[in-house]
Amino acid sequence: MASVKRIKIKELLSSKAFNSEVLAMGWVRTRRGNKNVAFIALNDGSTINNIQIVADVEVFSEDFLKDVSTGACISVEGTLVESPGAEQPVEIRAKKIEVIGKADPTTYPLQKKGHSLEFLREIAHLRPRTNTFGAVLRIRHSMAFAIHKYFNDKGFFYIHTPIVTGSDAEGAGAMFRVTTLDMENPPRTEDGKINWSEDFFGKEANLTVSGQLEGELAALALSDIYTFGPTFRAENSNTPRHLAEFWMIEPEMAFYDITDNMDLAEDFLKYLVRYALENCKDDLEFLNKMWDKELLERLQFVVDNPFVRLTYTEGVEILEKANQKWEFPVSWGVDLQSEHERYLVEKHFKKPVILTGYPRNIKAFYMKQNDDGKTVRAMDVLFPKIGEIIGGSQREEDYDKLYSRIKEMNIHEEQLWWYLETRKFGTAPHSGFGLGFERLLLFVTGMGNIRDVIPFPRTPKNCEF
RNA sequence: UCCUCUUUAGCUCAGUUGGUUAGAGCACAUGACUGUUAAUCAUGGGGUCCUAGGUUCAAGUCCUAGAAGAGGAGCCA
Repeated sequence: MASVKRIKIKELLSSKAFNSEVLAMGWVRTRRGNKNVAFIALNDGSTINNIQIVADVEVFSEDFLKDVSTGACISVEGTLVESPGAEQPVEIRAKKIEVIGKADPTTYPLQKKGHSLEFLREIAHLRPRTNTFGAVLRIRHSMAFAIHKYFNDKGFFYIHTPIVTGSDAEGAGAMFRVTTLDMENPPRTEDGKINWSEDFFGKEANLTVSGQLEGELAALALSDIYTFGPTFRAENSNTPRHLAEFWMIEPEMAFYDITDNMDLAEDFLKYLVRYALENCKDDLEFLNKMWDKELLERLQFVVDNPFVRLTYTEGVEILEKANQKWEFPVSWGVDLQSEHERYLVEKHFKKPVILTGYPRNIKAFYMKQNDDGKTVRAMDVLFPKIGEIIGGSQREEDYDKLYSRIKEMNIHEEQLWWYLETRKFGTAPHSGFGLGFERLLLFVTGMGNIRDVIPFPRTPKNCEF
């Protein structure tokens, strides 16, 4: 197509190769100008910044330039020059412009002026072309990359745990069923129930709600592992912090106790935030300016300050003494409500908090029981604005204690025989936690709604795109 | 799922006590302008007032039901 090789706009903007011939391709953000000259702001997603294309009307007729409208895809060949304008270092003096894909201005939904996030959600197929979603998606990539880099550098192994699961044992919430049966006319057993033994897997199957149990199996062989994959919850949750399909990171480490686990969680989160500050500067500055004026300050604060660590019991004491009216009263043994968590994080300590030592009755069966017989070695990392960002624990490695807990809680032990066997054969103390990837992104981007930090959100009554 | 709020032009919103032809900004179209910075200026077109009932001489406005969206809560990551 062209004699020159296409260069991405991010590279062009920092180039010093003035007067060289370049080729750029991208989507038009705005066009403005007068009878003599037109200015085109071009973006290809490589950076939030646009490159300015200068087109003389002598060379490009006004009629031709009509097709170079907001949203159109064009390629531009021209000379890279220093820009006389103050807003950009370089610009391209166009010699040849080709309209690759028109965008009819009367029907193209995106305008150069800002749109509400609610409206953009309705056009999720086009919203990556906006500054905000370009920034969010680049940051999302950077965080995913940093997660793999962090664990790889520490000698952790990435384990792919199954997405389709035959057990609902973890009890982490309602599940999506996976089936190939004809739902109009399913096979029945003699007593009229659906005969799942005729289904694809010969038993009931669901989408995973957590890779943790399988992650533990791997940790009890490879020492340090992590998972990073999609997770599905069929809860009817309608909040800015929940998705039906989200991504979760679950490290699991042999020979880690709860303190090692907290140390890792804190170091991990700080590493990720620092990585964002160092590698996503342009995008973060845009989000700071546009949506959340305290974003950069808050990110820096998290990197610079140690997290507060306290026990559930200490937390409850603080809440009981607080001069505060609670919608849900606090006393030892109740699960903390978000008003309580927010008080501790946002009012009392004003920094991230790690809570440990929860009552055993409000936590999952696999958590390690303390000697007091009342509490378990759970930990929740609570962040300002978004609440629980990490939930984890030291795991119960003692077969008898684990087994009796499973019995107490009426969990189907026959679905967990493989999990129990790891405690029977060469058991070891181990710990792990789960980090909600989109919750992390809420914090790092400062966005207010989790549906705006994933490209195509799945929520109750919404599976478009 | 519960509570509260919202739904009027392509987008963001105003619309008085129920009263005649429902407005603004932006976008879009047309024109003007010798380097613009979400350019500017002038002119213009553009409406299922979310849906279905109801009250009334008269409903964008009041009532009932429903739908969709948002915020808070619960569940959790």
